[in-house]
Amino acid sequence: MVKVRTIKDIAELAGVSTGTVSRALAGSELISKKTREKIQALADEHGFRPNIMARNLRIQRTGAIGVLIPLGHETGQHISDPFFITMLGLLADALTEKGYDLVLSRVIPTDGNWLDRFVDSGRVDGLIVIGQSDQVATLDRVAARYRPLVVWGGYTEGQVHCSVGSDNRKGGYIAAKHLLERGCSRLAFFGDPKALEIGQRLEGCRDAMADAGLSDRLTVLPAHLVAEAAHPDIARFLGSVSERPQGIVAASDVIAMSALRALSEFGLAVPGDVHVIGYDGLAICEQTVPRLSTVSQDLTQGAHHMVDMLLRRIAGEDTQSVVMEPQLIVRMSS
Amino acid sequence: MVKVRTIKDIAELAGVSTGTVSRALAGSELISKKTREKIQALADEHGFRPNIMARNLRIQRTGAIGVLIPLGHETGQHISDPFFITMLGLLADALTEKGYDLVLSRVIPTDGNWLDRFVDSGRVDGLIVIGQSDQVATLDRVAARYRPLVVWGGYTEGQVHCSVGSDNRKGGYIAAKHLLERGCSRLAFFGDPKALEIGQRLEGCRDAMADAGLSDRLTVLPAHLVAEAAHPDIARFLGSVSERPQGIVAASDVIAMSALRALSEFGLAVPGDVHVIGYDGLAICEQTVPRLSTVSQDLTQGAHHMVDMLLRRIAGEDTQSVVMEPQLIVRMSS
DNA sequence: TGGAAAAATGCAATCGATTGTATTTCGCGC
DNA sequence: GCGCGAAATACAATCGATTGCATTTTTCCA
Repeated sequence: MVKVRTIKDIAELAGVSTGTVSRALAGSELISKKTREKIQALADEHGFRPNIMARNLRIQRTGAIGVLIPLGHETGQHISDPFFITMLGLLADALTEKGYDLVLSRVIPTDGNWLDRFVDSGRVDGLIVIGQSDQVATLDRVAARYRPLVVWGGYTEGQVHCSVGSDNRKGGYIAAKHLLERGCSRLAFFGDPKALEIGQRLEGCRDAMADAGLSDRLTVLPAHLVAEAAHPDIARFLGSVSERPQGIVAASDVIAMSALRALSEFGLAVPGDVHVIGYDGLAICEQTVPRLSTVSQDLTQGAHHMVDMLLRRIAGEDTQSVVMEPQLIVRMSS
Repeated sequence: MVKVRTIKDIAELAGVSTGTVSRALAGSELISKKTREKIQALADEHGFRPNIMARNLRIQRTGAIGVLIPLGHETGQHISDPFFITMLGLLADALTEKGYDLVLSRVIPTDGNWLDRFVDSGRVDGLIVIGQSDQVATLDRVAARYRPLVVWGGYTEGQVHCSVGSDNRKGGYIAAKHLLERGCSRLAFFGDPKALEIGQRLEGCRDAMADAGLSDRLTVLPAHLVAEAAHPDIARFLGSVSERPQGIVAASDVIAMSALRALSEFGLAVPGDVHVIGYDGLAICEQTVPRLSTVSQDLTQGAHHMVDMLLRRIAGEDTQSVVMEPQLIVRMSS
């Protein structure tokens, strides 16, 4: 059997021109049904697939979307973070559904050009960035010149880049308020506010404390986002602090999990001695002992929003940032 | 300022031919140092990046590696599984280091052609498949005709496809033996042996039981791999079984975590009433209460092996499957 | 059956870079 | 100043598919 690699081979076999083959395989109505079917039969008889690179060059699109994970404000952070993974899986599904490939790239922003490099590489038709980290300025600058860019994260007044995320301030507020209602009056916030979203969550906590007249009763521990790195931070904190907090608002579920473990090591009962609440609403919250209360963001909906908006932006439309409602989920830890 | 998009634009600006520009940017010695530097200066003054699609078409490579996750033996399984995520992150790092992009694709094998489709799409220079699931036959068939394919998973005598993984049988053996040494004589194995690796782990357990003369004391629960799905399986099992196992060998850390929770809900102490050991050695084991004993596979090394071997295969070399040593890590749960 | 409109197909330019070969330029010795 | 070899650069084919336009074939009606 002849090797069939190109459209030209098919054309010869069918005794037609390459143009006809191209149109036939694309299912164009310009080609008579008879030849169209003949060519299609020939194509899958030989397992022929048109060369994607040639196609991409000609039609000027790659069929791929880049997903970037900037690990800005802390170098140790790993892509293995359950939050990223969850989001990544959802994006993979949503993009596949729309016929796009997902090109994954982990980025450690060493200079201000990490994003430009990817944009200009021409490898992808659009870009989704997961998390703003401390790179808001870079994101805004690039967004000003590159349309097909959507970011997961917080929204700030006047922000240039298009973002999808939950109302972090409100989420933080809800979390703190919940713990206050549980009778806590001294709270600690675990998380590094240098990252935009986390900063907003902290602000929300502060608002709640202020509303309760307890503004001076909130301690902030800029714990790492990574579980392995957060644990020692937390242990040190619990060991050194004079007045133990009665409630802990963790900036993420992963940090909350580390907190649970550290508390258990200090012989403190949850929620007996200390109330704990996480943030994100990951599936893993259900697997902790005790099961973790959390402020949930609808990641599935978020992923769909991002893909949707990105495709619209690729098509030239303009889109507004989306801020979703966070939701309090009370389980056993608070 | 003129828009500079193509090599031709640069050529005009520099007053040379496109060929010269191409060579200059590639740093070819054929071009005089003077023009070379002039052109390079011009290029980054205008932020010029050669079009990747054109380049790919011409040199016949994509610069991308596909990473596939077949979710064969259970449809509910999610890409959000911590094991996949960990592996994915490691692969992303290793591939980036070698200058390759990572194209992620989640696959639910509905027919025997899922792998062929990807291979023939021409989107990537090589393929890494994470986990054999129950698709060994498909993998072998494709491997016979497509060289640049490396698979994470178990190794079986006579296997056609090139795999990297740990000695699952040995790992299962170690796990069961450890629990036997802890004084357990009734064991349960949690995991669905339809997946090759898990089947091998179960065999190892059986070996250990046989060596101890306790062959009839092992119960198998084909629990789901996903945490959310495994938990009800396990709860049902614990509720229905007449003689409670004294030790549980979980086929993965995620299953072990579900087991920990279920046990705690049944009021059983770990390791007091029941000893538990997981498999994989994920970072998340450190975060459970109590911290989880496990049989660890060196995923970092595994990822590097896979990338290494894949590149050698792309280069035309042949490579043998790799079977790594599993390692027992004893923490608090056993 | 002639002929115009419609349908089907062929032709050739194009996407943007790479690269083998042809051509020009330069340096240098006589 | 000429000629020669080497160095530098230009030319043009090529990768494989898509697509506007030209051309051929078919259809159908008078």
